[in-house]
Amino acid sequence: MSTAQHLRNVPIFSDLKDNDLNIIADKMVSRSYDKGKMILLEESQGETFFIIKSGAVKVTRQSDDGREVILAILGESDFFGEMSLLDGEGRSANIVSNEHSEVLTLSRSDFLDCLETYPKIAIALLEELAIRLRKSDQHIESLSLSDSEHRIAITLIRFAQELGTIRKGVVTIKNLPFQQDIANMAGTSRETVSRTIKLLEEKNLVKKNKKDLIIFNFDEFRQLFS
Amino acid sequence: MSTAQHLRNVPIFSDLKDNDLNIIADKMVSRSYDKGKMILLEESQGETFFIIKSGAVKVTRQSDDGREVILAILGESDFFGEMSLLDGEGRSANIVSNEHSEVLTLSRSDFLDCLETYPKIAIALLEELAIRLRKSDQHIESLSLSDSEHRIAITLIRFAQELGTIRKGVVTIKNLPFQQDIANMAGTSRETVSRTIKLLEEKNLVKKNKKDLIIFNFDEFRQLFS
DNA sequence: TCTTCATTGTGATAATTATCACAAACCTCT
DNA sequence: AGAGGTTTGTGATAATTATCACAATGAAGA
Repeated sequence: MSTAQHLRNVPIFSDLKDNDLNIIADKMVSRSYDKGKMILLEESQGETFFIIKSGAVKVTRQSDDGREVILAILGESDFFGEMSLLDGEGRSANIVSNEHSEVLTLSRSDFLDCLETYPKIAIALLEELAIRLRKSDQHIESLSLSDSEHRIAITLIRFAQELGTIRKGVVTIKNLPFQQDIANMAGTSRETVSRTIKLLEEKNLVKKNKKDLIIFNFDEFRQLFS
Repeated sequence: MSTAQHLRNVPIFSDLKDNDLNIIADKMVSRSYDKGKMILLEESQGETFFIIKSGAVKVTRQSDDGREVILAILGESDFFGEMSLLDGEGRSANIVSNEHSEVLTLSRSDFLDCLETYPKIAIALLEELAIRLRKSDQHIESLSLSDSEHRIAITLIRFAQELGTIRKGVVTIKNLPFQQDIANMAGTSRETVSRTIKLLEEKNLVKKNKKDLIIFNFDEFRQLFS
């Protein structure tokens, strides 16, 4: 697939004409990262905008003692790196390749030019940031008000929405992330994740199948926990 | 002060020429709310953009059983309401007037017109949302990784940055919010806030003075807790 | 298949923090 | 100044969850 065709799938570019898309595509450079490679380091200067062509990345923040929170897991057609381009501050999060990933990059100045030249992109980007802010707010609410069972369930819902496939109300999450990652998103410990998933199985709400997780009744599940 | 003069202080409008500012100012309507009044209700449709002329508001989310998280406290020249205008979803948070407040409002269509007509506004707004997203990320990190003492200290730092005055490294926060509000921001209980502030006083890091809080050495304090 | 390393499961225990129940202190209004 | 309502302080206790320490299971390569 050509770069321009990839861009067509990215919400913030989808409004553009083919011609404009090609102009932008020409400015982009492709890079690839093996699993586990650090793509962006916290505290470093942010000078690049990234779009995920294939693969997935983890957005994390780390405390001094090495514990990490996972803020999000991004996949195909998602983008990142825009924050420090926009507000000029340094990076606020680390980005790690979660599997082998191909990304497209755009330099700071090309990115900012785009925004000036195509107001539609700026508006679409605003929309995307609003969605992210909304998710963050929900995340903060759940961390503040819910117990670990709810937080973990909500994290599973997030995965279901991003990685899952629905079939008659039954969601299957293929390749559920490690318990440690789930714990780092839910703000709890790995052991608690293990125990809680067992609990959810005993309540007949979910079923584990090797690396997959099945949520029997997604609507009910959401109702219960969010 | 005229409406246009108020707008001049709002970051997202500060790039505009007087002329354009006046055009926008003409479209704005002023409203005022007494302390404790609900300005926006969660779940309602979002059709208005708000700028705070004077006063302060609380941005909150509530759980079914009535407990609330405070996501932010906004003051003069801050704005809100943009999220559902941008992504078309319903409100995700409640806004309550925290003291008597005067606001300027802009309708959905006027707001969106502004973005189309003045790309600079869109870009400035992107910058602001990026800053908010960054703060949210920090908030999530602190809720996930820190104990209650750290979370409370970090909340005090937020207040210091938004409501405090610095004088030779000594920050004074006038009119510290109620402990209950601090607890709702820090994701802890009111009693824990009480005990923790006492602890910080015993460590000679802060001093309470009626409704004010003094942080003796702001740099050190930040170093210790963030 | 066997070995090895990574991931998950589980009990026991400790630590943290919420909750409850008041008392004390502080405002605000008459 | 006193009354009544709010906000804060504090002890005792309960609940939740982290942590530690292994065992069990699973995955991937030799």
